[in-house]
Amino acid sequence: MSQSPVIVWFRNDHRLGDHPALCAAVRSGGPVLALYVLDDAAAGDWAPGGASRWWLHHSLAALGDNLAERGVRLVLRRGATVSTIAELAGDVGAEVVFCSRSFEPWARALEEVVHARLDRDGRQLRRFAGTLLHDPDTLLTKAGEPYKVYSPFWRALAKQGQREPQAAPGKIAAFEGAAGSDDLGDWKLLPTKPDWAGGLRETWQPGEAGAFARLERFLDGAVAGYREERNNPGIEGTSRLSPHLHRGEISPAQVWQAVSARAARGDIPQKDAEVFLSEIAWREFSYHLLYHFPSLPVAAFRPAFGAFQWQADELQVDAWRRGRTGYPIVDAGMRELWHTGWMHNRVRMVVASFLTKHLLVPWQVGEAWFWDTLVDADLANNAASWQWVAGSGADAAPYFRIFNPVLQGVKFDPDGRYVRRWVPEIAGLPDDKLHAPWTASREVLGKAGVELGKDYPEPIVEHGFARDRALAAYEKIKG
DNA sequence: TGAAATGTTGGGGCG
DNA sequence: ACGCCCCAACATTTC
Repeated sequence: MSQSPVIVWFRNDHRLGDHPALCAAVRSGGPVLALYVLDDAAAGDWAPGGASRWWLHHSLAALGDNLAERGVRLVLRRGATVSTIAELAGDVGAEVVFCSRSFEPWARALEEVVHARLDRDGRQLRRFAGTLLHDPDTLLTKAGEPYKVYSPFWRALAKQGQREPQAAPGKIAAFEGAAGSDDLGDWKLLPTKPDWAGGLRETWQPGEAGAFARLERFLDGAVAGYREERNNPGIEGTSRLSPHLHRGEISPAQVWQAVSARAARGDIPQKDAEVFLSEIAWREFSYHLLYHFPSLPVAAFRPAFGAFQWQADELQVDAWRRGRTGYPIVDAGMRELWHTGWMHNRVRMVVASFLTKHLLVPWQVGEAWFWDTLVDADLANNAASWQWVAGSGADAAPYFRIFNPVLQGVKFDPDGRYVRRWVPEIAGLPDDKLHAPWTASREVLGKAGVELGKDYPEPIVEHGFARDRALAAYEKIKG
């Protein structure tokens, strides 16, 4: 007697380990039909951008392979999620659909509609945790309010105790019936002409295996000393797990468990582990904010910023995007982003501060560029972080905290390794001029083979002027 | 998960 | 020996 099949609807949980929805589906006893739906319309403005689509392609390919090893085929469908799921469930006679909860506003809305439709058809949608350590509606202040400040949120989270990750199901009974699937290649998620993904291929291995390779590498290497080294963009001082976490190729519970276990054994310094885990908690905080304040990606969290006098000189924005601002640390970051689909977090703060404060460009412009170019583009992290830097967010950096791009370069890239890698045209400058080429004498510039304004731009805006202008603009909305 | 201006302190050069 | 000044070095405050 065969049970009716169950559908596992994959959505940014591209893994088999620690997947409560998948485990529950397997436990239900019904043969499993794995489904992914590409539904750009449902995501609206937040359909994946270019770099993210490249990642998505390879992530789905890897998930498909992982499932195939268990005898399960991943069915790919493109179109409206609701009708796709409802019709597939009808075609194969599935009574239950399992999924992990998602927390983007559009994804939550979609979940509700799918639930309503299945319910109407006499079927069920069962939703599970897995994307976050804690569902955003479970951690609240004593007053029952959402947290608006990070440190109490972090204290509450750390105190909470984290969920033990679940093992991947040992054996999965696969649905053997007919269910047509698109061909991944036909989705055209990969760039063709021009193929700009060379740097991405060199840098990343999307998929669950790649995610764990990254985690292991981090645990054996950079996590010891993380507290200091994470600020140096010229070395591999961070985990680089962000794109894997975004697509759910590894869960935050798995990361948390692995890091805290090593710290408990004394294999890695307690403080380094704690600082790293607090970064995982920043991700949780971002989702918490997005969940409780769904307009976070489009509107300033602090209402006063509604009146801020932004401007947007298209030429300057273009120089920022292309890494031609004349400030080496800024340009290095923007070029790393373009080439690899990722940017070191220290430098993200510097380039974001430069765009919003030196150029007075609305943070949403930067948010949109990051959305298109980051392989880890994540609505919650991206929105919360841009607002944090711009000063308009919850528990944000004070607006008057304006990074000096020269000092940031000197402080965090002291040997110039990062700038020389990404801005090779000024690599010949000595260390003490590298972060401020315009201060070099004619002789020094000549010896380095640099003609300012030709080989490398003059600064598009003078720091002192820009700082004063930004402070004056802020003064107008204060209070 | 700042920078810059301003204030304070203390060592050393010097008359 | 002493006061005076300079100026790092550090601390505080302001933006």
